[in-house]
Order: sequence, then C-alpha cells, then structure tokens
Amino acid sequence: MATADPARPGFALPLLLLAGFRTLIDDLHAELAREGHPELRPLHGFVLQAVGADGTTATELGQRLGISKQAAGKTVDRLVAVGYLERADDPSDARRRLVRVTPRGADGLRRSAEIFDRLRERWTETLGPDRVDAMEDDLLTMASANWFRLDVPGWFGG
Amino acid sequence: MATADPARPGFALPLLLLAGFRTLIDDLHAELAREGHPELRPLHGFVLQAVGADGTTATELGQRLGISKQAAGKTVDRLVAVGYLERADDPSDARRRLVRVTPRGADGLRRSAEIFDRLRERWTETLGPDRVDAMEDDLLTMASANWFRLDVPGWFGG
DNA sequence: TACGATAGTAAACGTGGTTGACCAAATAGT
DNA sequence: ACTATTTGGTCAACCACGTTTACTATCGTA
Repeated sequence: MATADPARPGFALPLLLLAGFRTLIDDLHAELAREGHPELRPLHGFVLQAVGADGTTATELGQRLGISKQAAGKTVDRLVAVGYLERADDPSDARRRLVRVTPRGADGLRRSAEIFDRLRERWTETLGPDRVDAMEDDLLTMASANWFRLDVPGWFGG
Repeated sequence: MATADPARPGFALPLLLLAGFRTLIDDLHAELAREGHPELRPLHGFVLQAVGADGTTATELGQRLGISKQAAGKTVDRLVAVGYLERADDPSDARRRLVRVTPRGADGLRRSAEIFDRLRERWTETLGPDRVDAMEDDLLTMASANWFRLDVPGWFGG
C-alpha cells in the first residue's frame, strides 16, 4: 500500500473536484444569462434535464433526483412560477399531474447542452482531449454510484 | 476548434466531477462516523478547516468561506452546540468573540485529514498515481479561481 | 363493493443562505 | 478630549431546499 505523499494531501482532491464542478456550472450560467435565461439557477438545469422531453410526474421526478416527492413538487412549483415547466392533467389518471417542459424550458435546455459542449471543448483545448477523456473515465470508475444524484443542498448541509 | 464529440457530451463532465466530490465526502463521513464523529456534516469539516488552529472570528470566517458574517455566525452556533467549536472573549478587543476549535473538533479535523489521505491512496491504487496527479493538476489549471469557496448550498440552490 | 396501493398536497420543521437594522466598542480626526 | 466613523456581533425577517408526518383523492383489484 502506498504512503501518503505530503506534496499531494488527500484533502485537495475533493476541493478540486468541487472547484471544477463549480467552475463549469458558473460558466454555464453566465453564458445562459447572456443568452436570455438569467433566472435559471444551477439546480434548475438538472431538474429540466430530469423532466425530459416526454414529461413526467412529481413523484417520478423525485425518484430520478433522489429526493422526496414533496421536495420534487415544491421544486416544480418554482420552475412553473418562472415559466420553465408547466403542469397538465393526465386524462387517463385523475390522480396524476403531468409535468412538462415549456418551450422556454426547452430553449434553456438546448442552450445548456450546447454551452456544456463548448465548455468541454475549452477544457480539451487547454488540457488536451486525452486528459479530459481520462478524467471522465477515471471519475466514472470511482464515482459511478453517485451518477445523477442532485440533492446537493440537503446532502451537503445536512 | 474541435467539434463536439457525440460520444462525449459536455454535460457529463460536471456531473462526474460532482459525483467524484460526493463519493469522497460520503466515504469520509462514513468513516468519520465509525471513528466517533457521526454528527459531523459535510459542511462542518470545511468550516473547522477554515477556523484553523489559531482560531478566528465569525466575520473573518465569513470572508474565508465566501459567506456573510451572519451566516458564519449561525454556522458557528451550530458547531458550538455539537461541541466542535467554542467561543471566547478577546481580552484585547471587547467587540470580538474568538472562535476556536475544541479538542473534539481538533480530533475530527486530524481524522479527516488522515481519512482523505487514505481515500486518495485508494484512488491511486485503482487508477494509478499518475492519473490522479494528472486529474489534480488539470483541475487546478481549469478551476483555480474556485479553490475553497464553500457556500455550496446557497450557491447551488440560489 | 371494499380495500390496499399510488399521486399529490399541506403543515411543521431543520439547515444554510441573504439583507437590513441595530448596538457596543475601537479607532480616527479635529 | 470629544465627536465621528468604522468594525464586530447579533437580531429579525425572509428565501431555497430538504425532511417527516399526515391527509385526501383516485385507481386497481380481490
């Protein structure tokens, strides 16, 4: 077993991962604001992504995001209030309330994907494509269990 | 300029960085709980680190963490309540209230550093030391501006 | 038809953040 | 020395996001 390298303290790695995440998300939202979506918050893009093109329900959204159905419902309320999601009745089941992305939400989603692609290109231009590929592969190896768990505020705060 | 690789969509990179961060922090706290610190939350370790061995004040802590002095004060209150921090008067300035790490807090801090070192070793055993070094170097290149900004819940939620 | 499972909502609460207002103590200026 | 400003801390009100508990309404089935 290797010995801890004093020049590479273990606590730096999580901070660097967080800083990388934060940098990408901040850059994304700076560009989104320039392109007409200043209200979109970091969380919202992931929620829109989780709703998807086909729509879903609050309960299913909660399962996808790893949060309770109540929390998912409140988040949907906020996104509805700013015009990125809409609710509709399900004609085949009066209990369900379909959640759908509005045209404005779809625009934000499409722009987010494009901006993320451009940001990744910036990383490959600076670091080289192989390094970025390696980073993604290695993170997938070490962290696949936490893929798409978005309850960040509650998780981090406690 | 490179073209977006459909096999490497840009949105995966931030999710993987977040998943990596989350994996390390979850592993840390699982081990901390086993070693007698089950109350320590993800945020708390970073706050203890920011207080440091010499102690500080709530206002200065807020500046270090990138949050308001009021938010820093409330966080200190909570850590005082669980025994990781203590307050003391400053004999040289009656306005200031020194915040210091308690022995229990110091124990948690020391264990956190050791656990982070062990977790990094696990990564180097799986991925190879060069790959982990490269990941750290590359993240430092791309994200140095966001080193140690810990206002995660407020930033992410909005 | 009656019952259990499911979708959604409401209420109360905890954590972490913000701004605005305020007080007390230290410091600077005349 | 006496104001005036700055600084450290706290309080109150509020927002975002999450939780658990409790409840209603509807669906599907025995």
